[in-house]
Amino acid sequence: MKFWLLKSEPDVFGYADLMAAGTEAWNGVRNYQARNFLRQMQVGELCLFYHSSTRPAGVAGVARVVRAAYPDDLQFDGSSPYFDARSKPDSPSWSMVDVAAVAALPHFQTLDALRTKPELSGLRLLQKGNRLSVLPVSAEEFRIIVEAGGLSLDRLLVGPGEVLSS
DNA sequence: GCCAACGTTGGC
DNA sequence: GCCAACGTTGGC
Repeated sequence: MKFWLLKSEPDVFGYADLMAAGTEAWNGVRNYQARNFLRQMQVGELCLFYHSSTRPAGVAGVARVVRAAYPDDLQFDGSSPYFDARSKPDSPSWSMVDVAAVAALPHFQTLDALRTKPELSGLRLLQKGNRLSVLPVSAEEFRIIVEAGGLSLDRLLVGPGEVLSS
């Protein structure tokens, strides 16, 4: 079981939008390292949903992977900003996963708050120059963040596929 | 709006 | 393969 962090700009698609949608295709990732992480994701794994390019930036909620990596259809859509003319249908360059809302953090975890915790000093999100939109998070880091946010990791881990309310 | 960090592109 | 130019990300 691995844990992840997904970045999104809330002005474009925030955690509230994921809750409203229920499930969403996580498409448009156009960075090879991030793509490789997407391809490692397995159904049932949990993700922190991080709001970037906003004030304050921080973790807003938890999502679950509900479909493993499959070809991102936008790469073949000439009208999409994510179109990639070099990608071939028989060997797609880019992948997406489907994620579902699990629970909003009762207490939004700001970037500043994350930075003050010594146990999170290894968190990739906090490393200098980090720009990846999909990142791995250790189990312990994940636990610290969701519990600081007011959720129980043990409760999140029971009943995969089930949407919990806080 | 600024700017540091970093990925990608393309000429050579 | 090198590397300068350029575009993007994202915090502030």
